[in-house]
Amino acid sequence: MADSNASPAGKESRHFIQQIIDEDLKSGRVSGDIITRFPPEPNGYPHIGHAKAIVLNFTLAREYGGRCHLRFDDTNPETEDMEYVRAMKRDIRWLGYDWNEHEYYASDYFEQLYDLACELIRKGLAYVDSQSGDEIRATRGTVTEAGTNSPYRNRSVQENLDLFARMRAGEFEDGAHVLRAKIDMASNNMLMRDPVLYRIKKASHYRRGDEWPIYPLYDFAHPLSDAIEGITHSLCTLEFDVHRPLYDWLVDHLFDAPRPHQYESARLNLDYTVMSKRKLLQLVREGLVAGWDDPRMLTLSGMRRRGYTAASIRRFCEMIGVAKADNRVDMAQLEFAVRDDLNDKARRVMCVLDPLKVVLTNFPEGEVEHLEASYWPHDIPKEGVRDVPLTREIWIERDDFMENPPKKFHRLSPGEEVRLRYGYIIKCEHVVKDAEGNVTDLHCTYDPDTKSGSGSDRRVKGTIHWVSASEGVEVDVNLYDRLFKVANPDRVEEGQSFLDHLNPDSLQRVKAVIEPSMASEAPESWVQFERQGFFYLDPVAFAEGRRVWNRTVGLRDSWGKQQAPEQTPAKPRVTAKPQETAAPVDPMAELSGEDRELAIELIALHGLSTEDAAFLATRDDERIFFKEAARRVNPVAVANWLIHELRPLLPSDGFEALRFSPTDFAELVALHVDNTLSSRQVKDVLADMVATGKRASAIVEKKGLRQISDEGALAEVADRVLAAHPDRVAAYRDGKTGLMGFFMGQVMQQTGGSANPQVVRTLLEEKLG
RNA sequence: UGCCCUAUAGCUCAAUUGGCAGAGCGCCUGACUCUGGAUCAGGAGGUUCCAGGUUCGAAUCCUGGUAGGGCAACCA
Repeated sequence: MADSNASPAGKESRHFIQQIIDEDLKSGRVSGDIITRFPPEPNGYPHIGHAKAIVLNFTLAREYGGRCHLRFDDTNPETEDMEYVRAMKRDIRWLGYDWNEHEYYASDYFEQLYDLACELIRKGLAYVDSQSGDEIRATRGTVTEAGTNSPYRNRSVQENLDLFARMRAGEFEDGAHVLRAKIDMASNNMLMRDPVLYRIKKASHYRRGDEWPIYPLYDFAHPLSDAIEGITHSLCTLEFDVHRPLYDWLVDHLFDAPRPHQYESARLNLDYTVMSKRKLLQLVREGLVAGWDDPRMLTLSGMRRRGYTAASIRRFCEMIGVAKADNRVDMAQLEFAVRDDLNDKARRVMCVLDPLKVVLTNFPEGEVEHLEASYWPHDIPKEGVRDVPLTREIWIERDDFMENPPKKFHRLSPGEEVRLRYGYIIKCEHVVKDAEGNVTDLHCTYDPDTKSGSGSDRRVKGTIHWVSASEGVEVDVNLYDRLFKVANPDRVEEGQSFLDHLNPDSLQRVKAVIEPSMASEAPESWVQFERQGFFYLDPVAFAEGRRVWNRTVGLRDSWGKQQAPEQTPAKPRVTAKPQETAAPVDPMAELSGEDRELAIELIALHGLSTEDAAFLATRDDERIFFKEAARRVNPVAVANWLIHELRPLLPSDGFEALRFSPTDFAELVALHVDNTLSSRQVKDVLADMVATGKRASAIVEKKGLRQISDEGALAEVADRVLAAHPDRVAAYRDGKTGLMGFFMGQVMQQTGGSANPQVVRTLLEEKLG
């Protein structure tokens, strides 16, 4: 099993969270164990989206030898229930993960959280607001307008403490007061406009009962629970990114370092399904599916019941990766994961889903021939056989016969031959039809010399599955299709709901005939119906005394695809970009009158490009720095190095915090202008200067930096590089000119970035040309 | 309308931090086959969102745009 994320060099590529952790470990920001957590709210059944988070958190902890906590984020008494806690724990275990003794509940932290809230009040960072919910909402402002301060914002610490204690004592009714953080009602971030930390809610909590009349909100409970548990990396989904400043604010004010940090990644979306708990709940409540564990649901219980393996779900989650871009994963990816896993786990048996009767006219009536059939195909090294009875009358798949077959149809048709899997070659002699012309029976002859495994070398194009009519057993089979008709059911027209996209044919119940060896099969093992797909005996139905086979996933079917390409419409290819190619914008045109004059002056005085001039005209700090430095060295070079190289390296407080002067900067630029240093070297020195504040000359002297422009010396290096990579040289001469970058890179690397690139390029072009 | 996040092959993601744009899935060929499965070999598929700029060299740095997503619960 190849690593799906292996880079060509064979090095495993690491997603951005792994890179952050690597960096944290390297820098010493985190010194002990890496501790992650999976923090579900127990208000619904876990689904494939949870699986992504579970796999992420647990594998990260395992990879770094740390641990992952299971914490129930149960701060809302109205929606939560023990049933969901049980489902969550069961499904995480089923997925193959163990939190050991680290099972926590935010509701166990209520006392600590209460104390922390009091501490916040004592620090003057929180207050009791007695406005109504409506008032609070109305004074929060909008995304474009600032909010206004609550009239209760400046209550004394004493008064706040007193009121909060009485809230906790249950003296007030729901909604009478809330506890709010005192941050900034004018913040661009709505979350920072004095967020509500605690509310009064006289509801019974599924674990704490009526003990607490007040409940902390997510924004308060979550970061502090992380801090209490010593979580190092708190991973959540993208929509929480705006919560991060609040997360940091709370943790910073209430805990000492080391403290947890929050990182956000994209949640999973899958084609042809919905993922939100609200929508899944609606499907269940309205009876549109048979329950949380309906096999069409992508809840873990539904998938398990359908026959998905835990390994395949883990594999899927690892395949899709972790990133910050919104996504919608192709269902084919999930199907691949389960097929790939089941391929060597599922015994092969025969089952006819849509039977058509075949009479073997030269097979003795009443006789049963016992054929020995392996449970495993030739390429899977597993043992095991069963008995498959052959009789005069058998069932074959209706699809496996065509009266007027198209080209390349490798199955049965009048006068043609096909092999019965594990049995004999048969030939279709006669087609029996009813009054309407429908095919009812096929009369065939079999060739007794062609028994499977007998060494007969007769070959036919096709092999089909079949079941004895008298020995086979009738069974119920459920064939599942995608629950929704469209790839993105969340996207709906005005006045519609996602329910309008439901696929009415997502469940097809079939009466099938299965070989007798499967008659008393118990659930919990996976089976492939040959040429059909992977099936799983429904454990729920089984418990009720019924035997129903669920189709987990069909086999890849290149024939069906060829015949009916319309079935799965190819995704519309994105044709020409709708965006028209914009005309180059004149940077001067955007400027105000005053700025324009400044820009014109910069051009006249220093010969800057309009682009650089316009840029500097609108930024005072940069312009002042530039003017100072430009007195000493070529202004165009100063502008380039300042705008493109220095600025990205600037400390967050800007020039203010810079540890060297414009004169120092000019000195550095001069070293490039006079060819003393290569641009690569200048960049290195600049980074050093920003970090240490040392002067360029001192750094250059200490490191002994000097650009190499000597052709003889460089030619030697170039020759060495070319000699070391004859294959690439040949490829280059073959037209793969992109390799120039590779050769350049090699030379630059070997010279430690000191080579004069123009000289090197000319040299290489000569030698390769 | 403000702030934040994002944009690389049809889909999901990489790209050693400025040096050959790759992988898995999907698709197409072929080989093999008593599963039209699996396996093996090969192939097609790219305006790295757009336009400028910096650089010997830009997916990566700078400027300006465009598109998608998120944020105004006393939910999480």
